[in-house]
Amino acid sequence: MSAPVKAGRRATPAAADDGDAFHFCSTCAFSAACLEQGFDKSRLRELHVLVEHVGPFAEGAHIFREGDAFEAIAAVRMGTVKTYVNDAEGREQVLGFFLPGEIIGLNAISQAKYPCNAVALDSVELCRFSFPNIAALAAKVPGLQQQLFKLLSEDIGKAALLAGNFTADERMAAFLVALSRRQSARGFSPTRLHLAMTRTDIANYLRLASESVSRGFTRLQDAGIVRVERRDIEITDPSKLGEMARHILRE
Amino acid sequence: MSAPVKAGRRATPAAADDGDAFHFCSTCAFSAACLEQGFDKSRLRELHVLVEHVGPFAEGAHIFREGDAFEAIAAVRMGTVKTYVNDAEGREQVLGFFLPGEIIGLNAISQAKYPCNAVALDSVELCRFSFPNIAALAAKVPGLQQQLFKLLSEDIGKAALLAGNFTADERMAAFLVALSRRQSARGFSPTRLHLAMTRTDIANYLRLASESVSRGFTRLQDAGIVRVERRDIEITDPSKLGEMARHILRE
DNA sequence: CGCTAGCTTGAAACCGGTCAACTTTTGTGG
DNA sequence: CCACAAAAGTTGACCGGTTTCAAGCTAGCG
Repeated sequence: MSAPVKAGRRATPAAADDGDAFHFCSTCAFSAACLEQGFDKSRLRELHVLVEHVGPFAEGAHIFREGDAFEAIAAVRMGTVKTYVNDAEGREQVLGFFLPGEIIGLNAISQAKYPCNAVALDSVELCRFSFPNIAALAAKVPGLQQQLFKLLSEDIGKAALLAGNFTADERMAAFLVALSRRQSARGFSPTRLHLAMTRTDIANYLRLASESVSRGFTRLQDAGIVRVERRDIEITDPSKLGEMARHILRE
Repeated sequence: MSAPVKAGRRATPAAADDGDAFHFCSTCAFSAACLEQGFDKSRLRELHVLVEHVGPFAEGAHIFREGDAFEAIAAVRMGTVKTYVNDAEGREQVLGFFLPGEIIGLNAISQAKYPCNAVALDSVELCRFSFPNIAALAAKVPGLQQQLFKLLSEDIGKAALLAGNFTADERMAAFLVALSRRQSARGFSPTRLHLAMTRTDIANYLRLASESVSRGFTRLQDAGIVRVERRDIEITDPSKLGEMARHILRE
């Protein structure tokens, strides 16, 4: 209800852990990016003190709500986060799903408050970065500034992805392919997915009726492209699925 | 063909114009923002040397093309720019229209090349900002960094706007309202619009068939909400138009 | 055991796309 | 200046995919 991204705040054990800067939260996109940039340990430590591990948030718990004052972005460390807004009729528009390693809150910068709600779909833990602090650090560390620009710029392109005029099947395929890639980038199987979200969530994300999502899964299964068992999906014909998604993913 | 955003390059007369930093390209979003931030003249001059006025581009001329190396963002000074991609079937997906004061190229940062084409819809002049240079300056000038973050973050939200599941009439209304606001923010009439783009462009932007755009205009006119005469639109009932657009614009 | 939320399936209505014909405007060259 | 051609825009008829409404199914949980 009050300040967002606050549940279960606990300090990172960074300061105590001087000998090994690589303890630094391994799932955070920043840390990986910064290591690639060849940061030295003192720089990493500087970044590390901005980080706060928060959570766990229980399934259904809100991480922030529309209108909350923006103070921090956060990387998902565990679980899945859904961001959404409610339109005038009370219908939910899902803006995105965020898996471990992905960043929530980037769209809040321009207005200094969150333009959407964020809710945990399962048990969620976050890495919280104070935005004023990270922006100040970015001014000193060009690589970090570049990384932030890059993250923001990526999201512009992503949002345009679903804006097109696509069929229900194409949308479903693109959704599954994107999920598969993100999971495999994190070291998980690219063919076996577990969906943290309901059919209705998927429908609200893809701008379809939940019945259409249901039928879509059935059609994909009948075509021998996936095997669906409730929220567990096995992609049995990745190339055909990719072919269906090609229009949306632009390849 | 070769390097993008290059036509008719001519140096700004900045250096010669020491006495008056406020000659600084008045339509650029940056300059306005920086003035608000209370920049002193030396700072403004520092920003100014990054700026290159380019153009004019003739109607139909490309400013950059998909895949071109990204080196600069640009503010529109005059005219209207359309950005688009071609999908697998060769259909055009319009990503946005950019009026004077608006910035093109922000979505290119993440990949270091332009992910879309940009074409002049009429006679277009630009303010070109070398991105490496402006990023370097942003590190020294916190207000500028903040401004860049803000611009990027805004675009994330905008892109999500049209992603929803809306009717043709709602899309048309939202398109006109957005255009009206952007024009009036620049000091032009909020009720009389001149469209630089064809019906087909609008259709490709709103993800409709051009016939649907045509019918949409007819319906809006029959309802007494607008008066349409080719590309000149008069909004005769702004409140009703706003009501129709409300779902999309979230108010 | 029975409740509830999530999910699936069927039938009908509807919105927008496609195809086609036509009108209007713009631009070009004789 | 006119004639012609090409592009842009409008309108009508039909078709198809999605939504909507409705009914039933399934799994999980008190």
